[in-house]
Amino acid sequence: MPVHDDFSRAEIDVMRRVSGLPIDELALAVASNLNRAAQGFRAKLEREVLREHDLSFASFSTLFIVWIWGPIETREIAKSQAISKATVTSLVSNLEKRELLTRRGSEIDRRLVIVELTESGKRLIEWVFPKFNQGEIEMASSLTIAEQETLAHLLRKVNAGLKLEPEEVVNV
Amino acid sequence: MPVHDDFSRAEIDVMRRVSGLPIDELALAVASNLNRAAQGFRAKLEREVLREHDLSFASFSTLFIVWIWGPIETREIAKSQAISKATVTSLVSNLEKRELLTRRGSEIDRRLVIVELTESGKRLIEWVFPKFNQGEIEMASSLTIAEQETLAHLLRKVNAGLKLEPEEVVNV
DNA sequence: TCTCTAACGTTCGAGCCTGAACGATCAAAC
DNA sequence: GTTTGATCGTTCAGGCTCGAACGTTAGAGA
Repeated sequence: MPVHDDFSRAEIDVMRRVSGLPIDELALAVASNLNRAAQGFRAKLEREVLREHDLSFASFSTLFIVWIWGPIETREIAKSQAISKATVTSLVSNLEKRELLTRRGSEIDRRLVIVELTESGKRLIEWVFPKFNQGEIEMASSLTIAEQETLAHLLRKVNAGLKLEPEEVVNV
Repeated sequence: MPVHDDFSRAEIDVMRRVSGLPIDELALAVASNLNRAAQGFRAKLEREVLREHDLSFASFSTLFIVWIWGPIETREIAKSQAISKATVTSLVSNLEKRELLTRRGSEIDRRLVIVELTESGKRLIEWVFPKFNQGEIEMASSLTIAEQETLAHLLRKVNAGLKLEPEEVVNV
């Protein structure tokens, strides 16, 4: 059913090179196209939408998360983005300097830091996000609606699998 | 045909928050799951395969490209990875320090720099790549073979669409 | 009370990543 | 020949990214 005649020149070269080795070429194709798509999407959005607002993909994403989940703890930002707490500290510090969000200690648990949008941060994300979404629409527009639903579904399955934690990954 | 009851908690929260805005939620779902998958895959591979060889995802990819395309120009590495020439300079410099590859000026066009693996670089990539591929297999193992083929196919379509637009890099 | 342990966010060093500016080089036009 | 314009790789400043080490805080147990 799927069409298989759309390999890029690059993929073909790679397959020729590794053809002597015991390599799973389908898994290789999934992984490399996944990375290429994510990288391409990220670059496109940074260039066409975010740059004019002095936002990187990471700082936009941080703003977005804080917008969605209102006052939120640093550790939750890190978890939701699958990035380290150290990175969140850096991102939040920069956004705080620009007065797009605020940081305050929790009164209940004084180890925690609560992050919240400022009015100007809220205005910015509500202005930029629809334009960001327009970029998402363009990226997805290479596919039909049914294909977009299939792609989202398959990626969710991959993500659910990746979530599995340190429990000894037995591989026999 | 596709199943739609697998939204994550995070996705549901996001949709509730943006439900008042004119947002294409399907495109949003595709984009966010794409980024999550790529980020998760990258983190998994760095942690489980690359770290023990002191390789980052980017430096592994560089080594891989040079392995596939033999002696190759800096600009070709940049293009194939969709990263800037400045980044390639940095990556190649670090790998050169570790004597995994060499750099030499082209004799035909003296603006160009030719990059090539050393013997030890060749040994390393040929040792690491099969283990890397094993990680790719694990990532893909959440899906059936047919699903993997569909996913690769859909991602190729997305990538073909993103390819548009060579460059309008205006340098004064 | 007084430890012990675990979790939090921060700092640090180092690598990745970019656009802009730069010198070197090439090719084409004159 | 000489000029002009494009392209190459490098450098720089600044942001993103991580793991490790650190001080602080909370909670459980003696």
